Amino acid sequence: MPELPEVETTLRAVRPALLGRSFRQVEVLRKNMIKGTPDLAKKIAGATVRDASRHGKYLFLHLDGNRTLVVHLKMSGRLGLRKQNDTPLTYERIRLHLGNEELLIFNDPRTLGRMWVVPTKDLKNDSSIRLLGPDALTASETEFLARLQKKKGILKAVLLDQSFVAGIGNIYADEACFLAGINPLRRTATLKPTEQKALYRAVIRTLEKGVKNMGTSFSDFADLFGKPGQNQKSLAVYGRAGEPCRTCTTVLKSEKVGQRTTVWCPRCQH
DNA sequence: TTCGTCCTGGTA
DNA sequence: TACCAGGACGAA
Repeated sequence: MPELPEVETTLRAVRPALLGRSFRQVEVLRKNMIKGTPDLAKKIAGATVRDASRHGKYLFLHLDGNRTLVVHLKMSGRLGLRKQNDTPLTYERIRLHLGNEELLIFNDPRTLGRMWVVPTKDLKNDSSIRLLGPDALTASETEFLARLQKKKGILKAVLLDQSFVAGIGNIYADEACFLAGINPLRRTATLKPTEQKALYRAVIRTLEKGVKNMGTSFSDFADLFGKPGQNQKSLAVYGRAGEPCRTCTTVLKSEKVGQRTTVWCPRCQH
């Protein structure tokens, strides 16, 4: 589920809640959610959270001892801050005890999410991190355009390519294309300079709106305290195939691009 | 570049 | 019962 705005929403709650807190005990209920070394629990037991940050859809908890805990929520993961006596969430996979009867929970029905620890100095060389383009929310227009001009292929696929810019997923890609008035099936090479700039502005505005609305929630996503986001109420095209365009009432079209469903308005988007 | 795969659950 | 789902990776 989570794309950049959902991860940013999580980060903004995680940072104040976890700064200075230590992992007293770590319970890994699903081993397949730990990438690399299986002894994550041993590696971070007792570690204190010194800072938290984000790049694209990756969340980082920087720990003392030059360790960084990397978290990727993938399709259905979310973090929760819970009390020992709270009713457990339905799909708790990793439980990090913080002391004071509090827990950081990695909840994930589909168990596609991943958590792993790397030496902080090696973070940029991590096999997942090193290929990422600049963060989509903070990329400058110059940088965005330069990278776009180097990319060939179908626009939708390029937007989803994390090595282009990091953080855009299926929802926000479709929403950004609608806002820019560009058909997501276009080849990037055919975009005029004015369209390229419109696309950049649309990406930024779409992501900013997602962050402002605390993310898009269908079934799984919620913030650290279980509160769902609000952005799903204002989606223009995602999930609305066959429904009328909110701007011109034309029926929205849908097609698979890559393996992802893509929705657009054939009249508003050229 | 395209595909299957990793998983489970919700819905038609 | 079949199909779909916010993501990413490795193989062909």
